[in-house]
Amino acid sequence: MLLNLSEPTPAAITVAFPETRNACSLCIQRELCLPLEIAPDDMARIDRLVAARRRLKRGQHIYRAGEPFKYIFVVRTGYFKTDVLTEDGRDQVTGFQMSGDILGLDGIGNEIHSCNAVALEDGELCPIPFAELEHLAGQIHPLQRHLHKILGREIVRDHDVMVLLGAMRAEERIAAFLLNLSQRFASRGYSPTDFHLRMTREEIGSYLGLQLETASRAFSHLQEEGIIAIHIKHVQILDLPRLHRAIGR
Amino acid sequence: MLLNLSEPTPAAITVAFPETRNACSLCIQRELCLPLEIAPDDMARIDRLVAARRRLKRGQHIYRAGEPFKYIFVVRTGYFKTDVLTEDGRDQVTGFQMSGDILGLDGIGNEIHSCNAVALEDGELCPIPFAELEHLAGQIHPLQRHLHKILGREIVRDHDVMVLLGAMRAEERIAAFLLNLSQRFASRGYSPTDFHLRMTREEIGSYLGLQLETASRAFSHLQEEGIIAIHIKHVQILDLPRLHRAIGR
DNA sequence: TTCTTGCCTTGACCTGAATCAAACGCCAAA
DNA sequence: TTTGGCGTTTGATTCAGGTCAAGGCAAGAA
Repeated sequence: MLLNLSEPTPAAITVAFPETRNACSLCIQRELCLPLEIAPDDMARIDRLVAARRRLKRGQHIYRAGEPFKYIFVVRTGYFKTDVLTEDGRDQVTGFQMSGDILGLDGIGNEIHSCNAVALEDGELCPIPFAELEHLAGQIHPLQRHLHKILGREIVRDHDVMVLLGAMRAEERIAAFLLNLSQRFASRGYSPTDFHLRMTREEIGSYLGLQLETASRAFSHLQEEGIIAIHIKHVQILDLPRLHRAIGR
Repeated sequence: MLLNLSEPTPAAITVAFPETRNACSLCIQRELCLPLEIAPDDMARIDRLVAARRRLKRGQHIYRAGEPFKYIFVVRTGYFKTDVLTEDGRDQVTGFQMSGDILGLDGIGNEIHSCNAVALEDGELCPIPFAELEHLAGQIHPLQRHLHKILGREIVRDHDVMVLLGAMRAEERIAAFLLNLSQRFASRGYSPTDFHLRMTREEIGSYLGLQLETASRAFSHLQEEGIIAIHIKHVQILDLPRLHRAIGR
């Protein structure tokens, strides 16, 4: 089973280029973000859409639950999380986002954000005014298709998390989590077997519906089995096939 | 906390009228489904979009995971569920749909369905060819907005389920489930405090990440507390405020 | 009517994860 | 260098929910 806990291929609409002004057409991640069939003229219109990039420091909020929804944000650099805080104080991480991923989709439904989004490390975002994106999508069909796919994949991703939370034991959840990160790093050109976790054990636990101690123990156990090596936030996957098998029990 | 486990207000795009041909403009649920600001001309175009209604018998599949995605379906009558079956035999119900709800959104992301959809009782659906809907949405702006809201709300709904699965104990999950049904019945003009469950304990359990015995015990316990009365599939909510409070522990 | 079948409830017991607690290691500030 | 604090690991214990098992009830078939 290959869980798609988060977009393995970046689903970004666009990201801007640092030196020039915000030019999606020049962006390094362009081919990952936008369908190739977009005509140069249309591309220029998309370029104009993207607002000035926003820099964030570790710990800063991008938006909070309850705030009016205006932008979606493409992650250019850095690492982010989204979480829901319930009235009775429960806190659930709903996702971790890295370069090319999109933040803010939770606001579309009711024009109000339903999550908090926080930077886990310093980073940069490209804000895209959603109303204008919608308008442009009405005129550029491949852009509309693309937007729908982004929303559709988010729904599938959430279903996968539901399976994880509803039907897997602790160690399986951790294995699925690591495999998902592995894929996402791989698709961004980083090592799929050697990477750093940007989130704490508590955040991992919250995302996976586990206590931080349980998450920690699951990591330790996978290490004892020789499947991974983990030291604090540095993870090495030693036996990818066995990590896969750790999910099917 | 009011969990929005599924659309409390029907999010349908359209449903057809039984006697005439498929005419959304005449449908009893029209005002629930489509934004009011749609012009009569546009309305006629939407009417033409909806394919012939499809009748389903209890137990029949609407679509299965892996099948190509072509339609989304508006529930006209009946009761449906969607579930994911993993390679290793795990089965997780991802949602229950009633009149006005939409089936098939799981196919948008990859043009392949990622869930199975099954009728829990006899019912009728209005299939809408998604490619054509997308095309029309490019021309009718309120329709496009509406479509995006449907997708956006589905994402928020899934986040709420994630909170439920990740952070609530068994009895809280059951209470949240009942409250959600209550709201949805209420918004359709049925009693919010007296209704029939259409799904088995096993399906409820699967949706909520519980074993069927645990689900059954939670129902029994809420009954012992005098909060609900339940006999097999017939539920009466006796004390709505206490049922609410049963969630915050 | 009786039989069959599927679904639900309840009890007894077991286990995986939560909880409580202590200690360690790393980093940053003093 | 020391000190303090945060995040992590690990151990001991508890408990919610899973598992196994038995029995009941309702509806449809024979």
